[in-house]
Amino acid sequence: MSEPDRAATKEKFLQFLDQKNLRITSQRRAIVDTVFSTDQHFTAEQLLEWAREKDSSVSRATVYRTLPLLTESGLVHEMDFGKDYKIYDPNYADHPNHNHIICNDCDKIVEFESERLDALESEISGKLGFEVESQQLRINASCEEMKRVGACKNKGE
Amino acid sequence: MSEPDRAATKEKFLQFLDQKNLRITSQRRAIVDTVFSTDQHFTAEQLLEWAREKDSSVSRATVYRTLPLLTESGLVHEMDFGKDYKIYDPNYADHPNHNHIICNDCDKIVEFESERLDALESEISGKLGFEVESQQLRINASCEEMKRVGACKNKGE
DNA sequence: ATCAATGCAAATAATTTGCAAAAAG
DNA sequence: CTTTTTGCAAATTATTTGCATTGAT
Repeated sequence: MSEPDRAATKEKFLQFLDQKNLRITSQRRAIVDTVFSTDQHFTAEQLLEWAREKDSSVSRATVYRTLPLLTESGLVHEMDFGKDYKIYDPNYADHPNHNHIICNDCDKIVEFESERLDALESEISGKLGFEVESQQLRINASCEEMKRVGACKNKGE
Repeated sequence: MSEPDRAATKEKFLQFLDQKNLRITSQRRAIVDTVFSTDQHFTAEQLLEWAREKDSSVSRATVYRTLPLLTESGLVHEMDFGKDYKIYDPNYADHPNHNHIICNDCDKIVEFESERLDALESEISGKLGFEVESQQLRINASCEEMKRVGACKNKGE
């Protein structure tokens, strides 16, 4: 997602707040600016840290109260990768069906999209009597580097 | 998974314990008997409750200590459906690549397998430089019944 | 006997919430 | 002014862990 795209997505979220008659406080602005200034995945804790760089008055509670608004708007997705915290992904506005490959060794996450995959999912679901609303595909994999060298550089966060 | 299949899977797990020189205690037996007596998904808390019906001395701690053994053996999978607890699925022994469709309204979970899907995932991953180790596809959907009647019978657990 | 496994209760850690004070509209 | 939002600190809740004891081999 390019920079102007992110700005447009942020705008959509501000409109979403407006439609719900929710106020745009300085803390919310800092959080939203943070979220839509990157296409990196983040945790609640990371978002708190980054938002505080813009506005040190942002509290953990406000971050946790804003995250459900972000996910409800559909512009940010919540993901559970089996860790004890959730990961948030701000890249769904332009790529609503993207999937993730996670390297088992270095935890690097690669995103990809596939129309063939989407079509196949719809076809299978339809045969079972369902209509796809959303989907999440996670592939755990080993990467070439791991196969060659035995481990990824990034290992050990 | 049929009853004899489940019995065979249980046997595999007991062998897994043996290979690791882990002891087969009465509590572990109750837990394992429970897990492989059904193909229902379950939570840690449900497993505790069911296992206690067989052996009331089973403690929550032992359930939580046994679950990692079950997942490590590959015979049970841990799944995160975005709830605040994990769900365990004992149906992977015979169907290691199965996927889930979750009805948005009644939370009913349908499992399915597809070789075409597996092949497509491998193909895409390979092009990106990864080798698939495992995959989890979750499809959130609305079911026919919901579309027709407006809601599923099961709604509200 | 030996060492793994247990139950208990306390600890952990992410997330949620009650409440009085502050700020948006 | 009125109502929402905030920060704080306490509460919640699934899961984990230390430890003395029990039980499998």
